[in-house]
Amino acid sequence: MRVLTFNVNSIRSRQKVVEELLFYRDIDVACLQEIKVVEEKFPQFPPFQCLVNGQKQYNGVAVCSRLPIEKFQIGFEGEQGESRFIYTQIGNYHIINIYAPLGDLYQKRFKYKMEFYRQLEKFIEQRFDLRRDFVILCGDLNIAHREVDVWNSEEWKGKVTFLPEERKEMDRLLEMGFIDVVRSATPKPIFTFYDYRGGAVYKNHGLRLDYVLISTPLLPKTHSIELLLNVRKRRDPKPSDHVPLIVEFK
DNA sequence: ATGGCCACCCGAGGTGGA
Repeated sequence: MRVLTFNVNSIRSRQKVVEELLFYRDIDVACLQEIKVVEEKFPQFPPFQCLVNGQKQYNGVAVCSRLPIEKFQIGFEGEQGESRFIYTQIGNYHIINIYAPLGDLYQKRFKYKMEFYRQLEKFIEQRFDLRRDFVILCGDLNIAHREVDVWNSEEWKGKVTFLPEERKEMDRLLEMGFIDVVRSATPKPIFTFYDYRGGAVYKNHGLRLDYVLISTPLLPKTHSIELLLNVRKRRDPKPSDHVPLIVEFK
């Protein structure tokens, strides 16, 4: 099974790019973030079935699957707020697609970010045994885990996405039993986000904010991981500021 | 020149992203 995760920064601006990825890269399940649109205006990608947790203008996540979706949950239980979470079961695979809040240095949004992670952990703990189940947690976590995950750790010290509390949040997910697929493949700097400003992508001034985390039974099934940097680098059509990731399970 | 933001709201510039 080939799984794509991609922060599209507006699905309507990235419809062509997503179509190319789905069909030319032979994707089975696509986890999309920052779709920035309500469900009614989300484009169709037949024969993919798309589940959409949308909202106007901001945020929003979607899962598009070529394979039958057995179960799903759109948003956390009783959630009224921002659209950042979708869970789907496809075959034996439990796939959680998230767009974590950025948060900021002012208390309110940062607190919301921490609360979002509490809810996420609660959802996982209540439903899955990560030693036995096939669980994939992917998306834009908006956290750079370690120094190697930011292009300049001196410059990023004290900045949001790289604050100690956030980095501990990533530690906590790994302590729960998740494996960071990209990091388990290489100790080298790998970036999935490049700011549009300042020509960041040409200077390799990036951050690793997008992840594919897997439960331990999926590790021997992980066949390949691909970082599609060219999709971020090219100018026509206009790119998202994030890099798509493809992981294949066998 | 090779290059420095982009997409949303709507119909102008303000705002949020990270």
